[in-house]
Amino acid sequence: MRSLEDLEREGGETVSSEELASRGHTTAAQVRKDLSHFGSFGKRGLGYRVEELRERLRQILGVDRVWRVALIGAGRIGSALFEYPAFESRGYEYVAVVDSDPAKVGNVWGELRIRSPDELESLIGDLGVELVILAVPAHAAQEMAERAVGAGIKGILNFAPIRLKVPPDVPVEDVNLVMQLEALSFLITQRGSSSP
Amino acid sequence: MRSLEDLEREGGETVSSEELASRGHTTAAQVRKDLSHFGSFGKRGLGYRVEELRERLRQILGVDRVWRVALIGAGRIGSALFEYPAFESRGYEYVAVVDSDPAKVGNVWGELRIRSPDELESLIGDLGVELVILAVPAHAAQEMAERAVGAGIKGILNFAPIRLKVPPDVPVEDVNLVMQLEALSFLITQRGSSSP
DNA sequence: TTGTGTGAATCCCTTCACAGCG
DNA sequence: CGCTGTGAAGGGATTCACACAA
Repeated sequence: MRSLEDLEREGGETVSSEELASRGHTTAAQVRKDLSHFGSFGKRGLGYRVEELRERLRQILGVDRVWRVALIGAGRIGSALFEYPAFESRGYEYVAVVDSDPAKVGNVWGELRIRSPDELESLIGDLGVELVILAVPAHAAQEMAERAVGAGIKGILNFAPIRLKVPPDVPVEDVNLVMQLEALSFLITQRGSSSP
Repeated sequence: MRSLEDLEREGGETVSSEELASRGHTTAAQVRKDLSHFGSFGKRGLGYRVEELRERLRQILGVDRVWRVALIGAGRIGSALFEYPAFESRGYEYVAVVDSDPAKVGNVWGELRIRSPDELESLIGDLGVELVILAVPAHAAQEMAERAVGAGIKGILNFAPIRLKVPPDVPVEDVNLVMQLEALSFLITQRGSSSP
């Protein structure tokens, strides 16, 4: 099978659903079904043109543009995220960092100065923030979320271990590390004792 | 509705599936169905005894004991995780930290000294490590995972943005931040253009 | 009467299988 | 012939609805 790098080079080449499936730990039927939801741009007998597929996927995933994101919370998790290289390379650009700690406000991260939460709404409005990454303690998360939504953001990546209450038209992705660890514990525990 | 704190105090009290549902963003039927998989310990006309329910859940989730975890990767994400207070309070105990950077090996984090990856297998064996948190770059993740599995760990919480290949009896929970951001972008993008 | 436990109905996602296009 | 696109089948999870226990 060709490597990812090979595919990158072969702009005019094609990939089969079979080949895509083996990359993504899924099945060929699954790949075809998924892609068919967004139109039919494969060639029968050939597969999918790599170049076209890539472009379509970029559109479908919404990564064919730069998303402007505000990081709320400049603690440990916030700083790890800010340095996380994969975000920038995938088209997510931090345009603001906010923290409630007065000792942090004014510090410079990269090209940004950490701002006070007081400024949240104006930052979102002025900078055209679309996505918010919430990396604050649980007790502060709901308020920040509501204010961000009120200011017009379109989605939230939530690291706080609570279920945010936001209008249904604002998607929230929860990154609940404790729940994921507990899911692991559950799977491991269940494995041994399969009879109730 | 009662607050979580109220419930904590009311050891002899009961909760209905209705009440649990509204807390967990789910439905009453769902709660009952889920719980029924593990036996029937609710009282008809009353609900679930809070004390008993808590105990059962602890058993079911496997959090009625301390899990010994090794942190592989002491970079930004690793350090954020190491300090993440929720893990310790939920019964996860770091017993080893490993990093391949010679400048970090020997540094002391909390009560632990950062170890070289060379020692991975012996650490896992000697310390009875059950869970591994993988917070290393993508290119190192597969090797570390295989070695950890070979040394007998039971589950992996994976922060590397790749699909790990491990035996099917070793559960892996992926924390793929890029994918979660892309899921958000996808949802937002789809919202506007619902007709293909 | 209240609220569980659970079959039955429903929904959604995955897999199968194959007609038909290139 | 090879491989897509898609109807049909299958399966797991969610929802409904109600008998019945406390």
